[in-house]
Amino acid sequence: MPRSMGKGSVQVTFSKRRAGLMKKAHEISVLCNASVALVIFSSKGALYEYSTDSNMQRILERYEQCIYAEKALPPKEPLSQEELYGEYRELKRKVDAMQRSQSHAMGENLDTLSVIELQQLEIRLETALKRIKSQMNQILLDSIAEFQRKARFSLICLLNQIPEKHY
Amino acid sequence: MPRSMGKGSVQVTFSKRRAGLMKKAHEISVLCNASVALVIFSSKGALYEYSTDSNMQRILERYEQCIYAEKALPPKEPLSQEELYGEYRELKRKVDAMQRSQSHAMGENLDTLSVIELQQLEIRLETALKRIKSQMNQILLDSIAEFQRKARFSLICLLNQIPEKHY
DNA sequence: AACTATTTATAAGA
DNA sequence: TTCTTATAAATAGTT
Repeated sequence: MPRSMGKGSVQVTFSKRRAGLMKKAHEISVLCNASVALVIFSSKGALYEYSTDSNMQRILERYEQCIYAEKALPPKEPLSQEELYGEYRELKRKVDAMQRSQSHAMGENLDTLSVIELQQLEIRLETALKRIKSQMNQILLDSIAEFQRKARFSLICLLNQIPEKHY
Repeated sequence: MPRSMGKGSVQVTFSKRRAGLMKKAHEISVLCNASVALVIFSSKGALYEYSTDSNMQRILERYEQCIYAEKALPPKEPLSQEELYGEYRELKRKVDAMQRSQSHAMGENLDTLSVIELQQLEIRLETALKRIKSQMNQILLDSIAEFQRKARFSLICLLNQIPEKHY
């Protein structure tokens, strides 16, 4: 980091560092077989981007899927027309991302996924299946217990010659 | 760039370069007042991220808007506040429904589901798992075939005393 | 754009 | 994993 910055040279510094950053992003991609997505907006709003194998959309989708697997949508109360419109566009993006994620979770469109992603999906689905089976088992046990309770009550009613009341 | 790479050290290199990349991303943010979004997946699929002011979603949305500036939105007539709000609520409902569905498919919040629903979910997930395993198997078979093709080619080159060309 | 004096990043080894 | 260090790379200031 420079101690200060040459007067009108922020622009130059930005260009140099942007090039350096993209180079490093590319290097880690190649060297470590990583997937990188890099988006840079200059202070003037110009857009620059780098993505491994030029797969920006693909990597961002993967990112969204990871994020939405953990976090829920933050609850917000939009106010102005501007904010509302922004929220609207953002929601639209989320729906698209979730639809893709969902279709993967249903075993569709798998040919866009890498082996690593397939393995992770497999683990997630197996975990989910275990939970589902455990939940079904629990419900079964509960209903057996409930049945036994009712049966015991019915028997007592019979023995006592009291008309049975269902509840 | 290193001339070669220490054998088991790709992991170490990845950690170091990831840290370096994020540091540089932060530096250009601060030094040049830029907005940066950086997403990194390791070769094993672990997610790492940096974004200026922790505004990942905001920056990605801005990116999408730049990319699809012409495509997506302009063909729309300016919606009235009423219409926009209607659209917004509808999308929100959709997102909520999808999130519930998603979390069920992940084996979460199962206690709100009936036995029938659980059984249906189980069948869906098992179908998805079968597809995933089939897809992974296909990828494996493809890579074996590719390997055999290369091996055959190398052998022919050797036998013919022709220097091998990689392609 | 190009140069270069410094600073910074990092590969290899401990 | 963390630290050390020799070397390579990035870059701020300048031309």
